Amino acid sequence: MTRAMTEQPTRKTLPRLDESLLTHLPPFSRLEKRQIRTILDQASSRRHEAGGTVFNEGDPAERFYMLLDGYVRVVRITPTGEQVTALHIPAGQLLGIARAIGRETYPATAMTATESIVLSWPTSLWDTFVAEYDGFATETYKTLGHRVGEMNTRIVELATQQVEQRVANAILRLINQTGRKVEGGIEIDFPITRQDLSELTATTLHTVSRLLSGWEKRGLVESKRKRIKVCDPHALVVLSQG
Amino acid sequence: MTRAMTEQPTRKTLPRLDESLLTHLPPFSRLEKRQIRTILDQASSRRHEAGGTVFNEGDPAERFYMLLDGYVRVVRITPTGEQVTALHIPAGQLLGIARAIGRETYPATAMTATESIVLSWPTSLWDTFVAEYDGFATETYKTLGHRVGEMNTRIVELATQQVEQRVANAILRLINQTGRKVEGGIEIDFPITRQDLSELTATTLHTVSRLLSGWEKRGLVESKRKRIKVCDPHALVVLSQG
DNA sequence: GCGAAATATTGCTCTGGCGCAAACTTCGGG
DNA sequence: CCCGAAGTTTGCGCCAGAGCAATATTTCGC
Repeated sequence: MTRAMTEQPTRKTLPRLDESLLTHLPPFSRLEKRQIRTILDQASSRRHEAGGTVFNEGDPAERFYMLLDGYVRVVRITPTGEQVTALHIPAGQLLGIARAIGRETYPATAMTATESIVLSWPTSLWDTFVAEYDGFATETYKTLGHRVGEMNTRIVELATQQVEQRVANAILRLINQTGRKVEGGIEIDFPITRQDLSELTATTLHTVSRLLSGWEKRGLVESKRKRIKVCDPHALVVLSQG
Repeated sequence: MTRAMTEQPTRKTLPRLDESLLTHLPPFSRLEKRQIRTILDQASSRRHEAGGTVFNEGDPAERFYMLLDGYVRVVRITPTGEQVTALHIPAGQLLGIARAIGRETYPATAMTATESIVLSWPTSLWDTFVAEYDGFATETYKTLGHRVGEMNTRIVELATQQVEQRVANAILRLINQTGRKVEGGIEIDFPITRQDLSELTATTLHTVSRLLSGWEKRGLVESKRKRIKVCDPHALVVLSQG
């Protein structure tokens, strides 16, 4: 597979996608190789820069997506321009599945938090997938259920917890979803700014900064620009219950 | 079918349910009379007092429900005992459809806001309904989609709006869903306390009371115990945008 | 290596709305 | 009709955290 070095990544079907990309992912795990081949042949693949947009709130839901690599933030933008992050989606999950819940448009905007690779299919194929592929519907509805649960938790947190607890919780959740063990702790393995964190917890970047500074003095975390490492997860859990 | 007059309302199949109860409700609207008969014969019906519990958060999802009459509040209870209302469900909608999103337990508690009548079926019938009845799946996923949308809105509101705007929004939403035209305005047609409203908007009953008092002085609303009438909806909309 | 842009830190002030407390009103039951 | 419970109103003090502002640090393009 030798290729030229100048690889301006293309939008559509790259070299040729390997079946192994999908075989271990829940929505497809019960399928045969042959079926996965068919699915892949219908897919488009695309690379996004960090901070890129996969789809926009309100757009007609023409495609649905599978995040192969990277992280995606699902955000809503208020009339006054503030952003609120509703959800974080790690690699291996479907997104933009408006069709599954009977919507014609995307209910939120999906932005990449890191460089990411997504597959996508036209929404018209959705019904085929559901009908033809065993376990596809069940599994996608499970992730949907999971996301509903997360949103619920989010609502309860916003309604009842203090800022410090919310931020602690948010960091713990990110660590659980996407934590990477490193020297002296666990790190969130994608770049995240104070601003991002504040949009996730409904506060200001100033307050997040103050909290992190405080925690760092107490040895709970270490953080550089866009990087957060948790040194004492347990203490953070204690804080988050407060 | 003569019966004694002392009718401690029964839990199970009452006299005999009429097909017309379901024919005009979305999940069943595409079905034939014969099919609806079958569905009704499998249903249990039950009346709940205002403030009763239909099902509890965490319980195994053994049944799913159709609210025939009344209003239901879907609430979550925090470890510290505070209640947060996640959703209001008006008559004519399904609830407790954990199964649809691959859950084994109910994610929240459903309490009746008024005296209510619910039908219910064992969860084991869910798959049958989905498979046999045309439009059932589609329609239920639509309501699911709608609820996801509402939850999203709720998150954004909690994250960005002031208490006054949130309360105004909540009242407007209740008016839209369940408003009843009355002399001099529109009234929320079920009893709702300041406390309820505060759980819906993540504030305290005191603050809600103060706001309502203020609005009443300005002629926007009138409210007695457990009753709220909106006299000037437009002004409330203006407020809610803030 | 330099300048500009992005990101982060920190001090100070000000306020929305919570917590607490007390009184008042409405309702329903006996 | 009276009493107690449930619901509501209102005053007052306080503080978490937002807003504002100025400065420091890191990164990156040229």
